[in-house]
Parts: sequence; structure tokens; C-alpha cells
Amino acid sequence: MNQGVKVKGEGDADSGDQPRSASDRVAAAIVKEIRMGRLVPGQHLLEPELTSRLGISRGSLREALKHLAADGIVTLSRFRGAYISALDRKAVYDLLDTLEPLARLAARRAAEMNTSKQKAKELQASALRLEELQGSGKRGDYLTERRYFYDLLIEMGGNGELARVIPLSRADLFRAQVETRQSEAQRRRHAHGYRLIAAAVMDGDAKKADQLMGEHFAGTRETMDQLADEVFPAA
Amino acid sequence: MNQGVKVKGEGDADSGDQPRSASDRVAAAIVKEIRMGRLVPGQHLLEPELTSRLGISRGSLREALKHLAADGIVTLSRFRGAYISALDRKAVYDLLDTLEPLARLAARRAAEMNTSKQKAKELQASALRLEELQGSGKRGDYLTERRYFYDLLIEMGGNGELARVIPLSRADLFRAQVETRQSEAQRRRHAHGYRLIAAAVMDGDAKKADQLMGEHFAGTRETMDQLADEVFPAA
DNA sequence: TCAGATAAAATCGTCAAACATTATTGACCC
DNA sequence: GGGTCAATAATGTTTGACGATTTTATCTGA
Repeated sequence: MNQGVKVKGEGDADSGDQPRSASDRVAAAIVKEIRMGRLVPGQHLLEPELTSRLGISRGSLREALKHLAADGIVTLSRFRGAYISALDRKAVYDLLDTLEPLARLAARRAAEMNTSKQKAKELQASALRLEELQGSGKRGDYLTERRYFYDLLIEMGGNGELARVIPLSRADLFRAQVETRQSEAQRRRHAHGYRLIAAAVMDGDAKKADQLMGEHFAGTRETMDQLADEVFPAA
Repeated sequence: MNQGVKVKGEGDADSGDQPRSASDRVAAAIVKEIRMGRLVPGQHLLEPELTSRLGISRGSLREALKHLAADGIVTLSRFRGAYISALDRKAVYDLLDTLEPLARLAARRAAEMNTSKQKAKELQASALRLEELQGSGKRGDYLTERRYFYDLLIEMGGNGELARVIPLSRADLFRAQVETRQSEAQRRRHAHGYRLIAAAVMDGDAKKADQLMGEHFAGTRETMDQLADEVFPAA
């Protein structure tokens, strides 16, 4: 059996530099617009409007929407179209419970793979930028930098599966939804957590990086507990 | 800003009973064929062949392939098409590292939510079927039952995010790749692990369910260590 | 005026056909 | 056998079409 099947593994990894397809570009554009606040949770995405604005065909757009729906960023409803997902309180806690062990794994692995001090420095630089951007009012820039921080952390760990699975885009959505509703102190604590984590990674202290990420999530849960119900859509 | 945006949350959850789209059916069909061994890792998926065999248009097929690529089940290479992903050794260990904390979370939550004894019994029944199917030679049936076991475990936990994130289909792919290469003892241990987990869930012993799932993964890693290199594609 | 029924418009899901771009194949030549 | 180049096949993307369904607008009657 299986005669003459050409095996194409994953090690090829030529997927990094090949030009992205139209649907990938569209998906990235939509996630970016969410971070920037131009698309808000609950918003209805109309195919005619998007195809004309982004200059692509319906087919490519639908591929992108399918992708985003798989990531949980948009919700597809038959014959009613695509909506930017809105996370209710339970969905947020579920997201945090799921994201936490993955983020801790990422932090641990990044600290263990301390081969590249270059990347670790970049991580610290990103953490510093986060503390600067926090409170500057540039919400979109803060969220974009935060996403970069996580992408870097995961890349450092070198676990390709984690990079595929960890719901960072969904976390973007969650952050975009609650970011403006937090107090100054809450925002400051959040940004400061990243600097502590980056320092532990730089030190190669995997156990501490893991623990700090856990405390970071504990802080986020505390913040969520304090948020008013109006932040979340009706259950 | 954001004037007049109708908020559509996720609580609606009417997505359960609405008829599946063509692309969803196709994606499910392909995953099933992988479990059944009719599609093997590394195999090239040709659009003309699939559209005619499955009776759908190219557009719908491409949506399905995009979905599967997001799940890491097929690898898309520009202008060269879709291949069933082949996991090399590192990818397998990465998958196990990522999957383990999620599976433990699922087991813990399922044990905590011990409201529905009905579901717990179903879980135990599934575990029993797994021990029967193990060694029966019905590889496809075993993998399908195993997938059902995990789906049930996750559903019991009630964490929707976990259900979206956990890479079960990728685990299916991994299992399909190595299942026939395991020894009788390895297969028996694997199947038996599920029964122990189901029992802990039934008892509502979250800590034990978590720990047992961890041991289950330790066993799987041990099995992987013992497998020959020929099982995996060239790095 | 307003609630309910009806018609019209808009939108989605799917398919079919077409064209441009790229990879693969195979003939040809040395 | 190895290399060059045209023919072939497959993919990426677009456009147009049609039925199904939802949403919006209009009309009616109380």
C-alpha cells in the first residue's frame, strides 16, 4: 500500500517567505482592524462591503472568513453572515483557563532555549515599549506590541505546534473588548507583568518565567472580576 | 463611535443544529478518511479528483482545505496544492507538549463538573469499547472511538474555548501515522489509560484525573522514544 | 397610531466557467 | 546520462449566475 506517495513533511517550512494568498492578507487585515478598534465585537461584516473595500473577490473573502471563524474571531451564521465575535463573561474565563497553560508553556520553553540572547533582548525591548505605550492612549499600538511580544516568546520556544494552537488572535479580540474599560492601575500592572516575564526569560529561569506568567493571568482574572457587566454582551 | 452596531454574542449558540456547510462536510470527510487510513500522511490532494469524488465545487473544496490547513492537518504549498501533513519526530513531541496541558485541563474540568452522571457513564462505556477495539485490528474504529472519548471529555468540562483550541484532529493525524507501528503492549497500555481516566472522572476526582492524563502522556512519549526513525518522514 | 401581514430588497451558500500564474512532465539534444 | 525548453496540468483568483433565506420596507386593517 501507499505506493509512490511522495512524502512532504513539515520540516520544509518554506511557508514562511512565500507570498501570502489573498485570503491570508484579508484575514490579517481584519484582525488588525479589530486591534485598531475599527471593527468592534458584535459588528456585522457584509461581504459586498468588504470585497469592495479590500479589493478581492467573494471567494477569497469567504476563505478568509472561514479561517477567522476557525480561530473564533468571527462567528458565522448561516444566511445571516459573519459577525465579529463578542465574548461574554464565561467565554472570557474559558479563554483565560485555556490560554494560561499554553502561555506558561511558551514562557518556560523560551527561558529554556536560552541560546539566542539576541531574541531575549528583543523581548525585553518589547516589554519596555509596552510599559511606555501603556497609558499613552494608543490602544491599537499597545495591542499590536503585545501581540508581537507573545509571537516572539512563542518563536523563541521553538514549538511549532504551540504557535499554531495558542489562541492569540482570540486574545487580541478579548483585549480589544476590555482594554478601554480598565483602570489605570490595572493597565499598569498588566504591562509591568510582561517586563518581569521578559527578565526571567533573559535569565533562563524557566520555573520563574512559568510562575510569573501564572501570576500575570491571576491578575487578569482579578481585573475581569472587577469589570462591570456592561462590558460583556448579554449571555 | 460604534453607533448602531447590533451586538451578536456567542451565547446564542444556535450554531449547533444548523445544517453544516458543504466545506464543513468535506473537511469532516477528509479527517475521517485519514483515521480510516484511506488518506496517508504526505499524500497529495488533487482538487479535480476531490471535487468529482465528493461532488462539490472547487470553491467549497478550497474553503475546506483552508480550514484543514488552519488545523494543521493539510499543508498548503502555493501552486503545488494540498498535502496531508506528515509529522516528523520533533513535530510529534511538540504536539504532545502542547496537547498535554490542554488534555489535563479537560480531564480536570470534566471531573469537577460531575453534575451529569449520564455523561460520565457514557465516557466509561467509550473507554470500555476502546479496550475491546484495541487489538481487534479495526484501527479506524479505534481511532474514531478515541476521538469520541476526547470530544465527550471536553464537552463534559463545558469549556467552549478548549473545544475550539485543542488540536484533536492533529492528534488524529498523529495517531493514524503511528498506530500500526506500536507493539501489542504499547497499544494495551494506551487503551487502558482511558479507562483509568474515565473512572477518575466518574468519581469526581479532578486531581487524580489530571494526574492520570499526565501519566497517559508520559506513556505515549515513552512509546515514541521506542519507535524507529522510519515511522517519521525525513527531517 | 400601531400591530401584523405582505412584498421587495439585500445577503448568503453554492456552483460553473474563465484567465493568469506556477509547477511538473516529457521530448529533444548534446 | 544530464541539461534545456516547450507542452501539459494544477493551482490562485476573479466574475457571473441561481436558489434559499433573512432583513427591510410597505401596506393593510383595526
